Formats: sequence, structure tokens, C-alpha cells
Amino acid sequence: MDNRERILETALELFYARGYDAVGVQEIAEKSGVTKPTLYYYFKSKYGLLEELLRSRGEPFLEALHQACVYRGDLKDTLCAAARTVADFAWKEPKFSILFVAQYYSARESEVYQAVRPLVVRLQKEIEGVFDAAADDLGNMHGRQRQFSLGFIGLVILYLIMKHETEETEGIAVSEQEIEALVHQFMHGIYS
Amino acid sequence: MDNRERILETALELFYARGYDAVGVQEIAEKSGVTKPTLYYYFKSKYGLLEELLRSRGEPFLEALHQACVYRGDLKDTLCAAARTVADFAWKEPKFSILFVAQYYSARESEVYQAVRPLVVRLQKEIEGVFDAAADDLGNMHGRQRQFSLGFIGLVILYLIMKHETEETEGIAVSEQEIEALVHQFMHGIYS
DNA sequence: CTCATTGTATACCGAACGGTATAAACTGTC
DNA sequence: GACAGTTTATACCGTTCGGTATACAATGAG
Repeated sequence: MDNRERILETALELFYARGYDAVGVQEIAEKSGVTKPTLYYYFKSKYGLLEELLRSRGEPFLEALHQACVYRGDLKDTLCAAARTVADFAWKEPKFSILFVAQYYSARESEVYQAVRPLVVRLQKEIEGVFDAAADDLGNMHGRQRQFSLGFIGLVILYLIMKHETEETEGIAVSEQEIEALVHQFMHGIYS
Repeated sequence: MDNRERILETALELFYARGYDAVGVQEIAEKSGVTKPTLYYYFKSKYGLLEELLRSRGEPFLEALHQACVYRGDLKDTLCAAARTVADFAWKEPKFSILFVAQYYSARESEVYQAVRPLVVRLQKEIEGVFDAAADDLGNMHGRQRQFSLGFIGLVILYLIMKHETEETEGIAVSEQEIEALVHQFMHGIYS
């Protein structure tokens, strides 16, 4: 692993554990086994490092989610596929996932929230797209697609956090049945 | 309003908007119309200010929640009462509520999380107590009270955030029907 | 009037912050 | 072996951070 990647990995570790603001550039560099100028050679600023971290880790996820969110004629199936993608990613990248959630819920005017903004927007667009495409199934949603997608995202996130809190293991494993139960619960709430 | 209260109010405002770490003591003092030594006269440190903010605002809420969580023979009723209490508080203290959520999901080793820890623990204890008391209704929960309570708390929080995102208004108003629908959805998921 | 307590302001501290100027090693190419 | 581009280290910058020593008003009690 080269220095650039090592810096990103260290930053993820530290941001995950203590948060962006509480971690100094100095410490990231030291724990990566490099000096500050090396860090600034690869990333133009501390904020740039965060952006690149979110971008590089988030891109594969959003790519996979985009595939999963192609509407295949059934809302439940599509939502299951989306949830499946999220769960898989959370299993592979637990620390990044938790970091993402923390920043998702952070203060709106903070740097950290500004940094996740692009990911959040794309994530919401994907899910909203599913509800738009499912208009025939669901009937008139009275423009509540946004509300539904926010709720769905929140529910999936909540489930992952719960898992992360409860499980002894490091990763977050979610079975197919759990995914289906989650989506079923969500849809039942919507239909009623 | 005296200086002490004004400092707390200003801190809440700023922490809510930009987060604890990103806000300096200097700014809190200036925006409160006092100088730094005055702030340190009332609170022994920046962290102490945060603790006092959480304590003073959180205490009334936990007190009300404790009343609501007295088991009255029916799980649904009790959960509705608890959700009602949360919703009422979120209506009265929207900024504090959002700040609480942000810190609830923040990095586990961060100062902010350490500071909300006491509130989180008491909140969870209250809800867990409901599920414990409802063992007769629910049957054997196989020690999943903790998981249920985490899920319930998360769901209520999620609902509030969703409201806060969606509504144009500042406060978060939740009708009785919405509360009941939320609890019903949660319990349906549990029973199935 | 005196005196202790509460409350506020001026001015300052050392440390840590994010960030950089400069230059020396490396690396592969010709 | 000279050269260009990449990568790293030393040493430093100005600023802001959380926090404080000191002194001066205000206040009410005796």
C-alpha cells in the first residue's frame, strides 16, 4: 500500500473514532508514517483529504446502488435490492459506513456536512427515482416521494446502526430474510 | 435573561448550527455579549459548558419521559405515551433535539459523544424498562429488549429528523394519528 | 463604613492548529 | 551521467485555540 492510500486509511480510522474536527493533520501524518508536507503533497488541504476520502469510498457504493435501483417492475424487489446493496457495503466497509451516518446527521452548517452533501444528494436521488418509477404500483404519492425516500434511507441506516451496536463482530452481516422483513415493514407502513 | 442563561442559549444555537468542535469559546462569549472570563466564571471549561447545556435541557425531558414510561398494562399505549413525550419535547426544543441526535450518532470516542452518554443511557433504560414490563404481553423476548428499545428510539428519532427535513416550519408538530401509526408500524414489525 | 462575595473586563499564556518555503533524496529516461 | 519528475524531510509561518492571572466594579450584610 502506497503512502497516499495509507493516509486515506489512517484518516478514515481516526475520523471514525474521534470525528473530523477533533483529529489534527499532524496526527494523521504521524500515524501514517509520513510527515505533513507529504500529506499536503497528495491532498491540498485537510478538507480536501476528507472530500477525497468520501469520494473514493463512496463512488463504488453509489455505482452499485445505481445498478440496484434500476426499476424492475416491482417496488418491493427494487427496495430489497437497494437495501441489499447498502447492507453489503456496510459489511465490507463498516467504518466508512458509520462515519457516513455520523456526518449525515451532523450540523448542517458544519464542514463535515458540506463534505457528505454530494453523496447524500446522489443517494436520495437514487431512492427517489425508485419511488418515481413505482408510481403505477403505489398510485398517486401526492409528491411524497421525497418523504418516502428519506424514510426508507433512514430506516436502513437505523438498522445498520442497530446491528453495529448489538453485534459483537466488527462487520455488519444482514441476512436476506432480515432485508425482506425490513422492506416489508416499511411498505406496510406506507400502504396503510 | 441573565448572562449565564444567555451563554447557554448562545452555545446551543452555535453547537446546533456548526457543531461543538467547530465553535470557539471566544465566539460563544462574544455572541453572548460577555467576555471569556465571564464564561469561565460560570462554567469551568468548554466541555463543562456542553455538559451543563445537555444536563439543563435534558433533565426536564427525561423527567417527563419517566412519567410516560410507567407501564399501564398495555405496550402500545405506553409506547405511544413515550413517543408523544419525545414529540412534544422536539416541538418545544427543536434545536436541542437535533443537536442531541447529531451527538447521539457521533464518533464513539469523541468528547461530544461522551457528553451525551449519560442522557443516552437514561433514555435507553427508560425504554428498555417498558419492554421489560411488557414481557407478559409480548411473551419471551429472548433478551432482545435492548434491541427492541434501540430500534424504537431510532425509529422515533428518524421520524423527527424526517419531519425536521420536510417541514417548512421551525418546530416539529406531530399529530396523535402519526404517533399511533408509527408505534403500530414498529409493533407490527416486532410481532411478525 | 467596612467587608466579603459575586460578577465582569484587560491582557496575557503556552500549545496546537492548518499550512508552507525550501531543498534534498529518490526514481526512471535518454 | 545528466536530467526531469516525483516523493520526502527540516524547519518554520501566522493564527487561533482553550484557559488564566489580575484587578476593578457592584452588591448586600454586619
